[in-house]
Amino acid sequence: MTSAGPGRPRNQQPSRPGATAREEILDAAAELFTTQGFANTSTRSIADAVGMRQSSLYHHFKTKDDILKDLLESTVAASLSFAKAVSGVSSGSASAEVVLHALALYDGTQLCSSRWNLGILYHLPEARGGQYEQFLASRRELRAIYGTLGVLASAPSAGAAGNPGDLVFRLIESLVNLRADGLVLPSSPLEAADAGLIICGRGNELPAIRTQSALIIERVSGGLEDF
Amino acid sequence: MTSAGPGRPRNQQPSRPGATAREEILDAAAELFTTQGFANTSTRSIADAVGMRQSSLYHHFKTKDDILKDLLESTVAASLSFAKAVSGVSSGSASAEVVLHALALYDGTQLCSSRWNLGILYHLPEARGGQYEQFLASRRELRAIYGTLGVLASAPSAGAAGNPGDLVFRLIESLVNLRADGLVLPSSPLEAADAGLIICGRGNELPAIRTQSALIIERVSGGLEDF
DNA sequence: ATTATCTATAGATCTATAGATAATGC
DNA sequence: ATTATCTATAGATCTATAGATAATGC
Repeated sequence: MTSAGPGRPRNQQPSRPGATAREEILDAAAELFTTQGFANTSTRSIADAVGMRQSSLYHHFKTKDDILKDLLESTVAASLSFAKAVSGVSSGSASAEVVLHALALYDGTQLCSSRWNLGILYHLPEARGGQYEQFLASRRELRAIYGTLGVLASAPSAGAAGNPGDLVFRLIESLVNLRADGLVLPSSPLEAADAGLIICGRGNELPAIRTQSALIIERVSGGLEDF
Repeated sequence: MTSAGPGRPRNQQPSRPGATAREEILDAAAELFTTQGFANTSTRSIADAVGMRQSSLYHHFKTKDDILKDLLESTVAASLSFAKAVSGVSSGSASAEVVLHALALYDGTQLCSSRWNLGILYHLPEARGGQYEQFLASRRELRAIYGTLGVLASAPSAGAAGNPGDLVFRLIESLVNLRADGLVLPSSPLEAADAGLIICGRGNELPAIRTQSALIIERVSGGLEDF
């Protein structure tokens, strides 16, 4: 049962997704933060978007920073869970290049298809403050998994890159910028993942890698829904 | 002669680069915008950093937005000038893959070695407003040049990428994020440019491309100083 | 006369807290 | 009693303008 609960009912139709008031606030804040910026978004405008009074927000969140913290942590959490799950697979049945492709494709798809382009908040100077340490730690952990997979996945012939896994990580994160510029296509995540594997010197194996990668995503993301 | 000019002298040692007060303001604003965010930086804090009163800023800039506008336009202007200059070269002596490498390396080096990491402001939601149209147009123009070169530079064997030039553009812009994370190395721009050429299917020609690319940069960036 | 600074301030915010009120569950 | 909302407000900003003041160049 996720109904409104006790307290005076709000005097406006929601028209905003979220089973609880807390989720409606998060959704409204995500929209406003990504379209107008964090510091530029007042708590009043968030409350207006939800249909409640400015001060009522403080029943659900201690400060405005806490809203951003929640949003940041929720976005990186999904990709990190996936990365940890496939890291396990990596040592087993699938080869590292397939696992790297699966991670890149899953992560990129998340970034492109989430309701709001929250990834754009990753590089806010504000988000570098100490209060976001948990988010930053998760992101570092995700980046490190890309790094490890990149080393394992690189063909001996691969010429250039100092750290191919990090280049793949950045290529996937660049989808956030592509989306901010309004240029994302349905094919963009796959193109980015493929390009990552080409950087690792696996261009000629791509058709086979794509097939196995899709299988891994199906298997692992199905299991993740238990979380 | 770029001395202080008329008016009451300021009561503080500058210790801030810039021949004129206007340049000192731009430098201080660049530091504060990139480390604390645009909306989070008050005109008072900029003035404090320069050593003048808050209201005195308005003698040099009409509004706070105008300061950001100036900074954004100045950063993209250099890379765009280079891109236009090498586009001309492209149809002439050098092949497209060499020109693309040169542009990527020049642009990436700019992003990594500028005094402040201004590229981080490219994706501020605030910077999407109509008042920054000139900056946005320059950036679109730069992106289009990458796109054209990417098509010309792609080896027929190149398997994957829908628009390799755009992937190179994004890989170079990701240096901004790398720098924000404190992870830039001296080799980072070259690694990113090399990876871009690998995506274009030119991995096996890289040693030769690197050599010619360096020559182009030397030639063209020398000529640009006439601007 | 021009330029660059200053002091002072209007007017509009914005965040977070205090305390009242209403609806529900026990 | 608990939960969720409301009204009201303290206190701290922040941007931009008005107008005075000082230094220089003509």
